[in-house]
Amino acid sequence: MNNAFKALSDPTRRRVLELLKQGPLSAGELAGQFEVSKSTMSAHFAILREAGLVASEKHGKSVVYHLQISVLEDALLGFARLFGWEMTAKPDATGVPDDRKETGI
Amino acid sequence: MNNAFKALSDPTRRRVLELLKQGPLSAGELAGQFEVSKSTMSAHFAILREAGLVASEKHGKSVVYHLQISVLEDALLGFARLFGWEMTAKPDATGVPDDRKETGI
DNA sequence: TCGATATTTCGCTGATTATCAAATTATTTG
DNA sequence: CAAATAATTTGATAATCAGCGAAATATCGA
Repeated sequence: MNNAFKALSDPTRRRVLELLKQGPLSAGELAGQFEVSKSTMSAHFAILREAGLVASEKHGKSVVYHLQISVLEDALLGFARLFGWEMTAKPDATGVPDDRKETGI
Repeated sequence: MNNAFKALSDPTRRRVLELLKQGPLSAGELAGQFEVSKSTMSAHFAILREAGLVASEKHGKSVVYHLQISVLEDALLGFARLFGWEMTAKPDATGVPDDRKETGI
């Protein structure tokens, strides 16, 4: 959980997670959304990966990242519970179009 | 919100918030719970204060800190909502004994 | 007013962080 | 195979961070 909170402390990384909530994206597609260099973004991806907040798969030339929503949920939920909050998932707020629901691709 | 997440990235500071959820404590009482020096703790308090997560009042010789629960809630809730989670306060999970409920002292 | 107590500020250090450009690795395609 | 593309690794730098002890500030009680 500590690594998760460390990873969440950077606004760039939080925005990466936010982009990934709508579905998987390649390193290049993600990096294209930010002003910083690709190597900097690669370092951010590594931190998110080590925290378990994202996972990656190599597809041909590109590396596709996707959100590990349960890890994010556990970190946030675990902490929120200490303060008497209950966190519940809204039925559908993933932003993933219906026709991609099952595959997750 | 960025400052709040920065402040939450340190485990010592998260534990401070956790201690304060049960009620206000002085700088000394808080520092006594940790292995680090009082000056280090004072720096942590300053970061939490600047993030708005705690507030302090001087009472005689001592400085009493208390949790600004709504600021913590807003930071966590604001972020959680981006991911389709609903955060609700449980009716009573403050840990504050009933006989102190009204005064908040 | 003097000494004790509580806390913060100051000056410093070593570790970590975010950043970049350049080099490297892996993969696809001509 | 060679060139092009995608991403990571490396090496370097400037900034921030957590930590300490010592000095400073403020308040209380004798």
